[in-house]
This record gives sequence, C-alpha cells and structure tokens, in this order.
Amino acid sequence: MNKAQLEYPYGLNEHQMDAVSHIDGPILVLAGAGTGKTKVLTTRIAHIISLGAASPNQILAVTFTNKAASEMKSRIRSFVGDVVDGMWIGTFHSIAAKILRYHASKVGLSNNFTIIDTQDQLRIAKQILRDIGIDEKQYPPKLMLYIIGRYKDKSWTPDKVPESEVGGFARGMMRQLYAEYQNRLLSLGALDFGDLLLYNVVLFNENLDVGSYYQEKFKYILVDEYQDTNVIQYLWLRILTQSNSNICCVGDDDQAIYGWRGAEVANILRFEKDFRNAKVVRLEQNYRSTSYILNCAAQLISNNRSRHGKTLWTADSHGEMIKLYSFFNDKHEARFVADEIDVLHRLHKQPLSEVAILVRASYQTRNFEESLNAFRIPYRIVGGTKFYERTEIKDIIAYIRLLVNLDDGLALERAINIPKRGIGDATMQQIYETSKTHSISLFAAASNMVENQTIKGKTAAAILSFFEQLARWRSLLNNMNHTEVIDIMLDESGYKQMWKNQDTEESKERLDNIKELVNSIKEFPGLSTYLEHVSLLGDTDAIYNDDKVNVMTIHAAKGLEFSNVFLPGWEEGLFPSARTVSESGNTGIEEERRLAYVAITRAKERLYISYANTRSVYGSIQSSTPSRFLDELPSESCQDMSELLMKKKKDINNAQRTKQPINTQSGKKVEHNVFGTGIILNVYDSIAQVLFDRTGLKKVSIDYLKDCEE
DNA sequence: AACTGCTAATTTTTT
DNA sequence: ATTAGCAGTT
Repeated sequence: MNKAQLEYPYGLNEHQMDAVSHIDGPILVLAGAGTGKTKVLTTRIAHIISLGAASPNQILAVTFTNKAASEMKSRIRSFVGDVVDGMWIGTFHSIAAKILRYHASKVGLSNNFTIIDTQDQLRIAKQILRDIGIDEKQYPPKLMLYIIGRYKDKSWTPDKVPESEVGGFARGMMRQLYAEYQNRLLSLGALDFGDLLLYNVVLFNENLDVGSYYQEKFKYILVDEYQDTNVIQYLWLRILTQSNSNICCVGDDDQAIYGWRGAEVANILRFEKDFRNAKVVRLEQNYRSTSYILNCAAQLISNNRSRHGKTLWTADSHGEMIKLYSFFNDKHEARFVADEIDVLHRLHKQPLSEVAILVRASYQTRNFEESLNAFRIPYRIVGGTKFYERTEIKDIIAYIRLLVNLDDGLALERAINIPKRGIGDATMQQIYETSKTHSISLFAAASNMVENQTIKGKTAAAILSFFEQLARWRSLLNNMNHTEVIDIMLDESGYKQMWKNQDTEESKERLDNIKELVNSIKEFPGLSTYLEHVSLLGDTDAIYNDDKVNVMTIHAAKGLEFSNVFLPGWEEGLFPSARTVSESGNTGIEEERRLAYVAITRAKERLYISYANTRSVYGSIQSSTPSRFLDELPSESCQDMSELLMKKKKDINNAQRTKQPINTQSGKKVEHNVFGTGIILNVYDSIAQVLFDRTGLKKVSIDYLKDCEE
C-alpha cells in the first residue's frame, strides 16, 4: 500500500483527491490506464451527495456502454445506498432516449417511437435505393448508412449537410437519400441510434424552455471516456452546461479508439479552450500493471504525435517480462495459447476468469474456440453473436413489438411470414406499395386490401387469420400477466413448433434461448419497458463471475483488466489493420497504436504477444510480416520466446521418433505408468484426454501412454 | 410461394 | 469458409 494513499479520505491519492474535491467549475481528468478513473468518478458523486451540494436527480453521469453505466451504479450504491436510483446514470443514448420520450411531440415524434437496429436500417436503406433506382452494387446500402451515421454524429439534419460533404455517393444524391431515409423512419415511428441525440439537440435548440429546464436541473454532470465523444455528444454537453458548468470529464487521449465511428479526439485535446477556467488534473500512478508491462505500453504510445502526453508510473515491481512468440501459422498460434492457458491454470493456479485472449478482428476468435475446445478449457466469447441478434430472439421481439403497436411496420414485415404462412414477397410488395401511396401503416394497408379483395384466396385467409390471432393476444394482455401471454402466443402462432420440428442441436439451442428470453421478460413490469431496455442494449452485459477464459476484441476489452493477457495476430495488415491504414493513413496508424496501447494495458501480471507467419483468410492462405508495433516495444522488457519454443518442439519430436506410435483412436483402452488404465476420449496435438479408471479425466502426452491389451 | 443450387462478396472495431 | 442473394424450378 502506497503511503500517500493513506493521507486522503476514501483511500485516494493526492491527484485523485484533487479531482474529487474540486466540484465547482469545469474539470478535465486525464486518467491514464489503470489509474483509478472509475474510483474518481464514483467517489466524486458520493462526495457531492455527502456535501449536500445536489440532490440525486440533479446529477447526470454519462458513459458509452451499458456495462460501464451499471458498474458505476453499483459502485456508487456501495457509497450512498439506494439513493443512486434517483440519479441520471446511463449511456448517452439511453439518457437521450429518456429525455426524448418526455418531449417527443415537440419534435414531431410520438412518444412510443421504436428504436431500430442495424438490420432494420439496412432493409430501409435497400428499399430506398431500389425505389429511387440506384444500383446497390455500385452504391452499397451499408455505405449510405455509414455516411448518414457520420452526418448525424456531426448533428447535421438533411438540410444542414454542407454542399462540400455531399460527396460522390450516388452522384451527389446523398442529401436527398438522407432526407428520404429520415422520412421513412418518421412514417414508421422509428428512430435509429444517431437520431436519439440528433433529435435531442433539435429539441433543445427549438424549445428553449426545455433546454433551460435541463440546464437548471442538472447541477453536476460527469462524463466517462470523454476522448470517445463525437461532435453531437459534445454539443449536447455544451447545451446542458450553459447555465452552470460543473462538468467533470474523465478520459485518456491515448485510449481514443473510436475515430471510425465519428469520435473526435479533438474534444479532449481542446477541453481547456472549450470550457473557460477549466482545471486539469492528471492521474499518472498506475495501480494495475507491473512495470515491465507499463514500460512496454509507454514506449509504444510515445510513437504517437497528437497527444496530451503523460508519464505513467507504478510502485509495483518488474514482474515477468513480456513474452513474444512467432508461429508458423494461425492454428499453431491458437494451439499454443490454449496449451499455455492450461499451464497457467493448473501449474500457476490462475483462475480462468483472469485470462483473456484479445484479438483485433472478431474472425480471429474462431481458431481459439477450436483450440480451447480441444483442450477442454471453458471459455466465453464476449460480444460475439449477441443474444439479441439471434434470429429466434429477433423474431420474438418482432412479435412483441406487434403486441405493443400493430402499426410497427418493420415488426410486421418480419413476423408476418415466420413461421411460413404463405404470405410471400409478391404480396408484401403490394402491401408495401399501398401503404406508401396512402401513407398508412403496413398493417392498415394489409387489412384494407384483404377487406376490399385486392388480395384474395389463400393469401387473404392467411393474413386474416394472423391478424385475428394478433388481436386476440392483444386482448389477453388486459387481464393476464404479460409473460403468460407471450407463452400463449409462442404456442398458438406455431413459432415454437417450427423449431421443434427441426429437431437439431441448433434448434434445441434456439428453444433454450427462447426460454431464457421469456424468463428475462418476467423482470420487467410491462412489454414496452422491456422493449426500451432491449433496444438500447448494445451487448449482453451479463455479469460474468463464472470461471471461464475471456475471448474478445480489443475494443470490447476497454475498461477491463486481467492477470494474464494474450495478444495474438500482431501482423501487418491485421494489426495495424490494412483497411484503417489505407483509409486514414497516419491518423489511422495512430488510432491502431492506441488500440495496441489499450490492449497491453489490460494486463496486470503476464502478457503474451504473438504473430503467425501465415494465416488463412477467406479460406485461402496468406503470408504476412510481423506488426510494426512489435519493433516499437522496448527490448529490455521483452523476451523473445520463439527460439526456446523451437528447441522444446525439437525435443518432443525426437522423443516421439524413438517411441513406438500407439493407436490413439477415441475409445481405445490405454495404460499410463502413474494413472493406470483408462480410455482415450480425444487427441489433439499429441495430448490425449483420457478417462482413467481410478483417477478420472486427465490430460496426458501420448508419449506416456501405451496400448492396453484386453 | 417455396425450394434448390449456384455465384459473389465478405471480415475491423459498436451505442 | 461462410453466407447472402439470385435465377431457375417445382
């Protein structure tokens, strides 16, 4: 324990105390990795409450992820108890949504607007391009959405997009496409993520009374990860701080990794100019990592030019050197990592939850899933295929959206023919046309067309019976618990049956997911509350306290820490990513370097960095050179393990050559000198999983096994 | 309307 | 290596 820490309340050091106690006026806390920034934020809020400087509902704390928000909440709760429930703590988007629901009508919205996800956005974008007659191949809808997203990040409504920014997409029609996109969303009663803040700013600007209400209301504002804010978030904060500027922004310019989605590092770099009389506090003492790890990170990031600059230090010891490895290919790399984790777990008694594999691109996780499986090491992919992005979950949510609002066109489009009811593309196209020409919802259009026989026969009957079912389920909601209604709906609609009929491993898993979904709905008072929660959830945000290895992208690892960290795939083209380099040049390289900095600083004790000489990408094999970032690591903190590894391999090979190869088929009976007889379950890279008669499941090298005759 | 089999595009990172 | 989208078939 550091002596300086004991001299201040709350167990803070001098600089942390500075950041906590200076509550009046703007303050920027430049908090390096592992310097206790969450502690500062939470203690600061507790401090404000204990001084009586503000009541809980006058405090606004914004974060980027739900995870960070709930972490903050629970830590504040430990200081002040349930008072925390009255505070405005949440992501930029959830707070913006909350405000927007209160004042929706003032910006021409209905307060039961739905928040749509990327898939819905994509469908709308495709429709627009098709209707206007623009070739999807030449102008991809994804790119169109990306451009619109960046417009929104800059707070440009369609009429505000500058001429210079219309660009080459669809021969300069971007502004028109954007306007059309906004119109369609409005007619669907839907908002995308970007709209939440966009309409907030419009709301404040066009209704000064609303703006000033919130300016007065929020006495203290705290912002986490300020380096990742974009222009509109910055504007939003500026508006809210107009009457008093008690704003505390915490961030680290060296950890700015979201430039690609519109974040402006400039926000944090010019804080002192934006907020007059701003105090700046630097937190430079790191409480997380050994000095080898810290030196590594510091040396690497010093290659970046645009930064505030700070010097992290630690009172911790050297620890172990950073281990560098080179492998023949990506499979070898994955196998080594799994093997080493096995050693860390069994020999060094490291809990698996203290081990993380952090990758640059999510497709890299595949190899690790395979190798960890082969070693029977439990793992979790954090933020992989997210729960709420699974087909079955999205289907059911579409059904629920219809229960809440029949006019939800996107939901109807999805649910109407799942399970198959015989309502196909051609019919949907007709319904869609009618709804557009009469400006009515898809539901209304379909109902009318069935009634006046524009649609006839089997199709009409199918639509009618589905709509009648919907009406019935909706009426059940009046006198029945909403989870029971969902259960009934899943049965009567034939949705569950559809998966049961498949009867595969996959369909069973889907049915389990459905169960889990229905369970989670129980915790909400009503369906609309539930939908709000779901639509704002970026990742699963589950609380992970079971003992599993964590596999995730570096982006997903921000804010987390682990005793043992593996950083595979440090190759040119992958990390730094070729795409970033070609799109953003040197700025891109610097962002990639910050990403590397974030990755390294996740490690507390042991850090492994590796690259593979060849890697299979798109099914074909590509060779690559080591990442330039490897050259930027200080050699005195690193140890090149490749040679050692080569030697070890050679020894094993030699040993194997002298021995008689044994039959290693699964199910084969074998004998071991120490463990006795057992049965082989599987073999991976000369390591066999054997179920021994006396001692149970063990992993042993096949070199120590011999055939056992019965 | 639903199914089948072929081709082309895809992989950065996310609220 | 997978998958979405498409044309042609039932």
